[in-house]
Amino acid sequence: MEPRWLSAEQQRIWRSFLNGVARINERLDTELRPFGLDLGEYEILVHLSESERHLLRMSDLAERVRQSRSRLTHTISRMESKGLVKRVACPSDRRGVNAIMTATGYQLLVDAAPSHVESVRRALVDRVDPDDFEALGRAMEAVTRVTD
Amino acid sequence: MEPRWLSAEQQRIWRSFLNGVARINERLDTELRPFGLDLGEYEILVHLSESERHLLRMSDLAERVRQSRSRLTHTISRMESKGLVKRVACPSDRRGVNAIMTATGYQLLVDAAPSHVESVRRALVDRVDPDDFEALGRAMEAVTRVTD
DNA sequence: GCCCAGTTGTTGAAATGTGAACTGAATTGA
DNA sequence: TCAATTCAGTTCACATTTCAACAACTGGGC
Repeated sequence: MEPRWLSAEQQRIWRSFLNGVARINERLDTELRPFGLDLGEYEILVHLSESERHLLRMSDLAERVRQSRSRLTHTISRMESKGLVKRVACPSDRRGVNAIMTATGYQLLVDAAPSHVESVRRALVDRVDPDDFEALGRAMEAVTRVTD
Repeated sequence: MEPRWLSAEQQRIWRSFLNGVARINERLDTELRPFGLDLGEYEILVHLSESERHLLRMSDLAERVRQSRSRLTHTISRMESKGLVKRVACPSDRRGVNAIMTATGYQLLVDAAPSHVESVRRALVDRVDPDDFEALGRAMEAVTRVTD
């Protein structure tokens, strides 16, 4: 089958996308480093903080932060040894494990959040024309939408 | 200083962005795997193939593919042992090293490219409204633009 | 009850990535 | 000229991620 190559314009945009994403991640990670967090850990804290009783099943959390189960196991172990989360057995399913955010973890999130939001603004939100930012949202929703 | 939180809408878009990027990378990587490549290696091959005599200085290449110099050293070593690239001393600057694509490397790129382009289409280009795709380009250019 | 395919989470080793030294070469400028 | 600085690339030590294997458990179907 004849490949449907990208047009020059499509290719330009695709490369901008790769560059932009890399730029954003780089910034977010360096600006979280002073708090001893990376973006993956930060997102874990966010999702826990938004859950009932600051608690989520491992596999549920894994899906929300888009980490493999194995990766999450390691990440949570590290965060546990830093005192940011704890593991407790899940009462309803004896296979299950709940990750709970500790008070220390919550406080770290509270401390880091303002700086992080500022990073997201400086790296992306405040740089982009509002209409284009809306379009970016629609584009990324289309990407995530299940169709196949 | 009072943090400038994101609006609910901005936050929604920001999270779509994180999800979308993850989704795209995941797909590209799994669809390159049959060729024994990941996106980082693929991009190295692309940039070499677009250069004069299929050759680039290490630090130049590092910048183009957004890898740290250290990381590129490792990546190129791996690719060298797979026979995809070679290292040769740079004649004009004795500190320098050129990475050159081998015939094997070029052939692998030729083989992988149609599948990869198809992945980029299925994951992003063909899913997004053309106007939104244009806007995505402008947004990512704004992100990359040096201003600070 | 018993089977068994599927799920959950962990493990440990191998692969990959990171950031700080470090080596040798080029450049600067007094 | 030559010491000081910067630069290119690698190396080292370590952190993180991936992958395949595994043990424990669940929820049907029979």
